[in-house]
Amino acid sequence: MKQRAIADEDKQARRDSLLAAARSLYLEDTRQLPAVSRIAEAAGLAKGTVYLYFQTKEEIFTALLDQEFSALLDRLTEHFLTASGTPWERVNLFLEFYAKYLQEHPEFLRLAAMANSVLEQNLAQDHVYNFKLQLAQRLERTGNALESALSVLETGSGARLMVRTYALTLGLWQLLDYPDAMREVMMRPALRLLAPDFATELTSALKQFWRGVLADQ
Amino acid sequence: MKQRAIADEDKQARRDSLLAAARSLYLEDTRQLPAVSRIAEAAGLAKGTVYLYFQTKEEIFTALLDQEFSALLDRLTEHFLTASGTPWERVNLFLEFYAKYLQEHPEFLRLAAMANSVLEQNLAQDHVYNFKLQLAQRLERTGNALESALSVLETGSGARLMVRTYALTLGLWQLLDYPDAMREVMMRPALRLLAPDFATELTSALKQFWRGVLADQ
Amino acid sequence: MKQRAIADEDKQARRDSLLAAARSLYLEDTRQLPAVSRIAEAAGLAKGTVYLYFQTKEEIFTALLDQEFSALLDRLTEHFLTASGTPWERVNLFLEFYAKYLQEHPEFLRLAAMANSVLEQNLAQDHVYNFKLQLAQRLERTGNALESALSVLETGSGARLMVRTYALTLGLWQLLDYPDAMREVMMRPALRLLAPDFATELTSALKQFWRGVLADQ
Amino acid sequence: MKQRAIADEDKQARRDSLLAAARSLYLEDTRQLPAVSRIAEAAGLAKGTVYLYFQTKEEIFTALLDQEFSALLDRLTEHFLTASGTPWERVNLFLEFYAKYLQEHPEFLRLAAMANSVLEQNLAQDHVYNFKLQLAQRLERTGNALESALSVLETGSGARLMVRTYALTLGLWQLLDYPDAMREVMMRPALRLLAPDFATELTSALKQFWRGVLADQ
DNA sequence: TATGAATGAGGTTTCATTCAT
DNA sequence: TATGAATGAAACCTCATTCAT
Repeated sequence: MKQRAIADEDKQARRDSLLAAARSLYLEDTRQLPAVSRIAEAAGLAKGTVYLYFQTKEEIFTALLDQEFSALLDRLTEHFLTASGTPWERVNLFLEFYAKYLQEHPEFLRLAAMANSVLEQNLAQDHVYNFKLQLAQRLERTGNALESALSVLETGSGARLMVRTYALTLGLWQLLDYPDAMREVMMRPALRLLAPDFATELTSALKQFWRGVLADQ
Repeated sequence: MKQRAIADEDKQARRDSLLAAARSLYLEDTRQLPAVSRIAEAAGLAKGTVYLYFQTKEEIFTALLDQEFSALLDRLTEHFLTASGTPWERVNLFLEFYAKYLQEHPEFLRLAAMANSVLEQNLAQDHVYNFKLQLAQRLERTGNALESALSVLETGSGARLMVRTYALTLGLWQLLDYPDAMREVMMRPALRLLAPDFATELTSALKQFWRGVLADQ
Repeated sequence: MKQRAIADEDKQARRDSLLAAARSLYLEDTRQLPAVSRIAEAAGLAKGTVYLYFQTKEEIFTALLDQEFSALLDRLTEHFLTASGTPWERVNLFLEFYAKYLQEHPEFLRLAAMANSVLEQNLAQDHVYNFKLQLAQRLERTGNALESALSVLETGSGARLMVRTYALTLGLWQLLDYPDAMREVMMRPALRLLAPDFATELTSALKQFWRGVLADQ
Repeated sequence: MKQRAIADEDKQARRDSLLAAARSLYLEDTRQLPAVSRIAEAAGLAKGTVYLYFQTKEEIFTALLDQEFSALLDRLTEHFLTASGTPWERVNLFLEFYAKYLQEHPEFLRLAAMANSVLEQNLAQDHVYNFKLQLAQRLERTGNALESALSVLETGSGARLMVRTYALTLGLWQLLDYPDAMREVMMRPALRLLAPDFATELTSALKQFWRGVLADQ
């Protein structure tokens, strides 16, 4: 039996180790959430113990997604704060940075794609609320940085642009993603439309969108 | 309905009645796919019979989604073919029509949001392929109609614009959707960003995107 | 649709073609009875049609086993009627002939091993009775031939000796038989006892038994 | 019985209680294996729990048969170790003891008759191997005791004699067994050959066989 | 707090048998 | 007679969650 985590910091550490185990297992196969028993095992704990730290399995992955969102939006905020050049140059730099980040963190969009359909499904309202609140606040913050970076934006519109940018990203991902095993079959000409390189297509689509944004102002 | 579906048309009718039962049950609670046994029961058939028509539960809902896509894209194609006015007027009419359609078919986006994360998971590669192929072909067709409607588009770009339009729609929906039970809590100011009226926000975002598209040409 | 079998001889022919199909499929994998649908398919008929000729699946294979018994016992009877030499020589010749026959008809004992545990289980009493009756009559006949061949036997004991000989055969088969896939593992020394060559062990065991029989007289 | 079987001995007890439930249900109707759900119910457990202790239904009954074999062969070993008299007297005592035991445990041979045809069919090779290994080892042990009891046997021949004795038993049982419902019909003279009292016929046949064995030495 | 046995729902699968056509 | 769609029972299986220890 594992040593009991009694102090708050011990509990937090145990929670973190469960999240780390979950992330690690999820990365092995991002097509499905790993079983709780495997997460427990990977963390060196018993299955029941997981439920002392998370109320449901989905809560684990929502917490994970929350971490990922936090990391991404922090990076973007930071990026915006150091941007320079004309608005369009800044947009281009941002989109490059963004696409590169997503490419380096393939787990993010896969997990995010489950947020609405899988994760929020078996989650207490409370947790859905908290998750959305965190996300909204982070988007606001990043939106503000975006506004500073692109002085042409109307006050208050930055966060909404972040929402739309992310929405387009998420939707494109879901349309264009396919399992590795289908790589070959996706090469057929008839599927050209749904099989372009994600990063390329994303950048192209977002540029088109941002052209509209800047035209708005 | 015949007791035994022997003619091909009877079989198709039976298949459709299973899809109708599945749709009806799904609408009762769009947060999860209904059990196969309930679908069978709702269609007045034995569980085993369902598996004569569909290999897995996911196949049922993929077929349903396929129907929904078909209906939507047929309507859009039709709409494009009768459009008139300046390009921007035509875009506005299209977006209004589109947003209205989605509002009247709330099951569509909920189901579509599962396509990547839930439905394709337990589906033979074959079926995923066929589903994607159908979708691609329909998008091509609608894209062509779009090109005719908006003479300013480059040849071949219509389908890609459809993909991006749909992607933005799907992503926005996932970010803005929440269970009915959370309506009250979503009204809090801190969540304003993630709780606007979907149709309004969708129209606004798509207009912004299409502004970019037209600016491109 | 197949031509209807109306004349009795047509019906018998159809029944025989089903038996032939069943035998052929059974030989492909003697570890389990083939599905009725496969038998029907192999005979070029529909599944339901099989049930016009046999009441249950087991009835098919009982009929098959009946054929096999008939063939075996006819051969043995014939063999006994032409035997010569001392009683012990005749026994040895018989056992050699018998073991060789079984080796050349591996389906027989596999099917026979199912008679009690599988076939009779789902069979109308009527059919079990008829099957047993046929078997008993054939054993009597062969037993009589055996008595003629071995003049030393008491009148009436031939059939019982046939029963016992067959019982020892059947039991040995079940103890020593194993799936092909286990061949390698059965070679381990610890399993030597249950993995000798069946024909060799059968001959040895039956000689021992028949030594007792002749000692009795 | 504890509510949760945590200690190894509790687990063994639970496993045994499942086996007891299986045996009890099997005795109600030895023509077929009871459903797993009924076994679970009879043991006061959920169906899923059964699968914590056994991987398949067949494994349950193989384990049961293993127990039965163990009990029988232990009793025989014990019997041999206390035998006295001339070899032939010892054989007679053994056969009486053996026939009586089988008569008192009617489930044994019914279950044993399924070993080859039903039980091993849906069993992992591993389990078949283990079952055979156990059986072989027990037969060796009993065979050794038999050699001690009958000093006239060649060293190493005891286990093989046990195999043959058991084979004759199993085969005879399958030929002579019939469902209770057929008792009346089996009385008809034409079936005399296949309807003698099993215990009597077994003893007679085995005596004949053992006469041959002793003649061999 | 920690454990892991127990639960139980439900998806998947197979197939002998029935029965409307 | 012939068909094959429909049935329904059960095995098989997985796994999130609960709860006695």
